[in-house]
Amino acid sequence: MPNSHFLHKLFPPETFTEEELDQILPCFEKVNFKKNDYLQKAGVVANIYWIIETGFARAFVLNTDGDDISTHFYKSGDVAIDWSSFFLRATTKENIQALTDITCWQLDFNTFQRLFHSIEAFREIGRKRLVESYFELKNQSISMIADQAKDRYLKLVNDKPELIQNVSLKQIASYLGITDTSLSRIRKEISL
Amino acid sequence: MPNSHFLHKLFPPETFTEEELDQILPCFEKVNFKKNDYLQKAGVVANIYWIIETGFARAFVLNTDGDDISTHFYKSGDVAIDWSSFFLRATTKENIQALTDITCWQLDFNTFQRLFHSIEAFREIGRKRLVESYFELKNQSISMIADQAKDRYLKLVNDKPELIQNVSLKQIASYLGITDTSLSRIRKEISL
DNA sequence: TAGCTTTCTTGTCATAGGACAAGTGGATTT
DNA sequence: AAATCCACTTGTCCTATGACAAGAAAGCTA
Repeated sequence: MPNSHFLHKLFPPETFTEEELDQILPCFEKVNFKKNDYLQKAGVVANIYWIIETGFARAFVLNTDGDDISTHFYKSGDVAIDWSSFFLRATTKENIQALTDITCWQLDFNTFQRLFHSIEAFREIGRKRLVESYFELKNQSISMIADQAKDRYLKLVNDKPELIQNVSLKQIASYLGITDTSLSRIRKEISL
Repeated sequence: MPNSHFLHKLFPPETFTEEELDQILPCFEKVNFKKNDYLQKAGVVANIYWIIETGFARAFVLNTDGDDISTHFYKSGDVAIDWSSFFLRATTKENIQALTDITCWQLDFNTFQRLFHSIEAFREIGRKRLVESYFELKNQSISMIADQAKDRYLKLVNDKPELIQNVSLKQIASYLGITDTSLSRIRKEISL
């Protein structure tokens, strides 16, 4: 039953009434993915809102040369979703793939909408998650302009040390906007 | 009176009932800024939601070396705001400055919240605007990784030709993540 | 344990873009 | 008109990072 400890952390009793939780929690469905499974493939309209409970995932797009560029890494507590596709009902260019075995809780778009429009606290928390993603993306974006690759890497290691264990060098490199070769050299330089 | 043609375009009668428009439109206040005026300075919590009717504005941050980096250009119809500061109630790092004389319509945070939580169509359109900003930022961010400076510039010229008339070379260059010198050379190369 | 395959490292050389400094030309002030 | 200023251009040289190719290491599979 979705009366789990994990979801209670995401929807805390300080913010939601018991009644609201009775409406919200049963809507979530627990799902498992195996390492390398795709949660979402490019070309579809994102219709599911996934909250990761355990494991890691990665979002990536393919550029015109077919190179794979990591756009996001997800860990426990994160919402793994292409916000624009989900909310604008447009086809996504992003793939989301499990980096490890994953358990998560899902909600489809219509259910999300129903809760969003009927429960004020739900929409506050939903909007907050979206805006936090926006904030993170903007910081990353400014960092691409203002910082050297080495500094971006150090920042990433500092902010999300768990990632380094679960993500290949090449996938991290494309997220930082550099080649795997360069990242390898940066790592070497740092370790000296 | 805010019964203006402009606001009606933003809140069309297909989407809003007459009654809803009577609630929404009078909340907007028309404001003018002179060229170079600041709509917002870094360090405050963004408390106003501005929709530009005429004119252009620019958002920028200062990096640790004190260099000015353009983060966004706003034109008619755009919402000039730091979403994260406005919704997370945190101090902003962004400055928003008028590039030309500007007229716009403003709403404060509390009024926005009241409308957001009481009118379903208002929150749909509000969320849509936020998500569209997210989408644009993500595309810009991927472009920083996947494209050369020259291509980013050509894309910008193509997408927002009006900007080129109103924004200095240096301000465009920092938005593209390059120096004014490089952008000057890119322009020369293109014109050949 | 031997063979594959994938991931990471390293070498060499090439290039986009940066740093800095010196113009140029148009606009504004006196 | 002279003086000043600002935005832009151009020259020279430099550096971070890319491209490509050849190892080395680390997992898997048999």
